[in-house]
Amino acid sequence: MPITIREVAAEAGVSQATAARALNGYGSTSAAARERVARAAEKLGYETNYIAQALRAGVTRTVTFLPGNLELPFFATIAHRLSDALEDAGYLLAVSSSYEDVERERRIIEGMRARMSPGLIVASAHRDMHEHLRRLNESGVAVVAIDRSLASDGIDSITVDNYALGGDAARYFIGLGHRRVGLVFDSEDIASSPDRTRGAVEALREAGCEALMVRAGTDPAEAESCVRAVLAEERSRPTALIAFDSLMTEAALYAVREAGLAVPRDISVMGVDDHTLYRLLEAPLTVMAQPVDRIGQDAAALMVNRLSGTGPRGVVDVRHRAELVVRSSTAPPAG
Amino acid sequence: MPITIREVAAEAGVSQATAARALNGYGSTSAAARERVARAAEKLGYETNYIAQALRAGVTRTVTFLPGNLELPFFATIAHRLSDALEDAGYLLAVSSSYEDVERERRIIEGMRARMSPGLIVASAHRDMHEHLRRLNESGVAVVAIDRSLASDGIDSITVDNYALGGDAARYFIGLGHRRVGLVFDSEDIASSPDRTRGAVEALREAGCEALMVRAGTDPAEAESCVRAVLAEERSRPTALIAFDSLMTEAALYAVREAGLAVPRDISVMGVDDHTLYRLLEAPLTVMAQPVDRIGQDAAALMVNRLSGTGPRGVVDVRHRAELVVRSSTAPPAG
DNA sequence: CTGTTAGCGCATTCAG
DNA sequence: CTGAATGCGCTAACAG
Repeated sequence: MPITIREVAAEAGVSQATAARALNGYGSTSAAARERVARAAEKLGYETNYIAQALRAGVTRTVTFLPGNLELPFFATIAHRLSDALEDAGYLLAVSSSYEDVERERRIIEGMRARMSPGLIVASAHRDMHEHLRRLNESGVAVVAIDRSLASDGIDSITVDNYALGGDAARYFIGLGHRRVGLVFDSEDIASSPDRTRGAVEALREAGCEALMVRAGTDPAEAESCVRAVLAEERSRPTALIAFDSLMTEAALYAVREAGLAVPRDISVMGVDDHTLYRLLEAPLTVMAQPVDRIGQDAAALMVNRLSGTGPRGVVDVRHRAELVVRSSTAPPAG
Repeated sequence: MPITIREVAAEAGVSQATAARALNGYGSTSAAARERVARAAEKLGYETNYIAQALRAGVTRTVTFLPGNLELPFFATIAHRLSDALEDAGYLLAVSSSYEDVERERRIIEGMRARMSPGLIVASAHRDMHEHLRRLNESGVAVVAIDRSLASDGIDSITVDNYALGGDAARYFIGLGHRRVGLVFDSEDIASSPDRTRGAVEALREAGCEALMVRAGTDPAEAESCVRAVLAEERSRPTALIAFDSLMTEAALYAVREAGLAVPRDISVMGVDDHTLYRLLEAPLTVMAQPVDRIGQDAAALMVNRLSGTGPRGVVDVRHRAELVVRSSTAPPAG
């Protein structure tokens, strides 16, 4: 049984209220009282009961993180950064994956209210179903979006400029001389995909190049076969592939290998999101690297600011730029 | 402002106690009352306040997960499985990394008490400093160890037989004809390392082979240079390397490449823990694969059992077997 | 079957 | 400067 503030008060020979004041440093207490309370607390090993505090305050010190899938390196890294930074500020991180399912997302958010979590950091699951997030935000819960900006819904966002990312990736291939580029993405419904592909498509179109849309879904095996299908016919085969997240990257790489194609001789491949293993691949992978650590830290800092009321006035909408990291998986087209 | 049970009671025209009974299905209530309460709750959008419930009950429905480092794929995957399975049972997962630092581990555990978390799933940071875990467990918090068994401390454990893992790995190389094998591990102080290396060392010794201990630390760059040092002199160079976790695996791979060695021609490399990208490496990597999903699921299931009091009597100590997955990074030695 | 009542541990208001 | 008293939302013991 944990020690309560009452026991501390008794031990110190003061009232419970005085003990509380002394312990939390508000109101006014005599130095002597503070001293005795501190000593008593120390002696008994008193610890604040956050639950009782939360019930009284109406909020806990737990921030919720709702990624698409915690297993993806991008989200795992973000979670890691968040957990760290939030802990330093006295918050705990609770994590739950949405699996890109809006219903699940809604349920989890409902749960937040019951758990009195005052803040949510979310990679919104769906392209445009975020009424629930907007409402949550307006109801006073601090919401910070990552991966995809929800600034237009009045929600603070720390993201990468996904449109620019797509454009930069495409332009790199255009500069290399590619005329037909395959764009591998999971689904138009998911968060960042539409912006990325749109950026690429427009850049390609502008340069008079062809964009092959490869909607590959979120299942790895299925994704691989989708890409394989595009690679099947030699005549219409793209000379370059852009995979818009780490799952798609692996799918593309596997499909290319299965098709017996050499990278970058037969086909160039670019991924999004870097990984320490990419440099060790048969063809070290060229990627558009998102500043993952940065995003995590920024999101955490912003959240802490919002929760402590020290944040900026308006809606924050930081858009970092993804960085092109050229390695050996990309080259001018063969023909 | 959320709806309270009192408002529901008022709306339904019953007392608050009756509303509670109807809502939670305990005690006895008339069908009519239940019906009206349910309707009222529905109408007002009532949701249980878990915090109030927790204060009353003395525990929350939040399980704490304390991995060495959430960023590592092994732990990220476990976290993912845990989060999933626990949610289904009505629990939330709170995550915090120990960074293999016992002090940090202790602090986080202290925090649990204040947060009334009734369960801890932990990859214990230190080889033998786990008095705090034992005490926590004895004080009534359900503790489940992963990665390294703490069964001898009376703590339920779901792990892999790390001793066997090391032995199996070594024996595979012995069978291939290797006589000098480098064992790359982070630190003797950390959780699973000693068991794994011990298993390998004993197997090697038994076969009259030489074990080169490479204590590489937890910093990637430093780890790489430690391995490089061992590779420097050709005469004493091992013909095979076993890297005992994913960080060590990358360090070994990088070091080998930097040293200008070809895998497996000049040196064989085996990793521990599988990864989807390993099949795409220049030399697809042979590994000892831990059943990660299985560990996560088992740990979650056991935790739920313990928390609901339906668990087995004694201390659970499940030791899964790691599986050897042979790919192309291992071969008989050249000479 | 149901209402009344008393806390869970804490922060805070109101007297003193 | 300090103590007594109140209530956050909920559960459970106790009457009725």
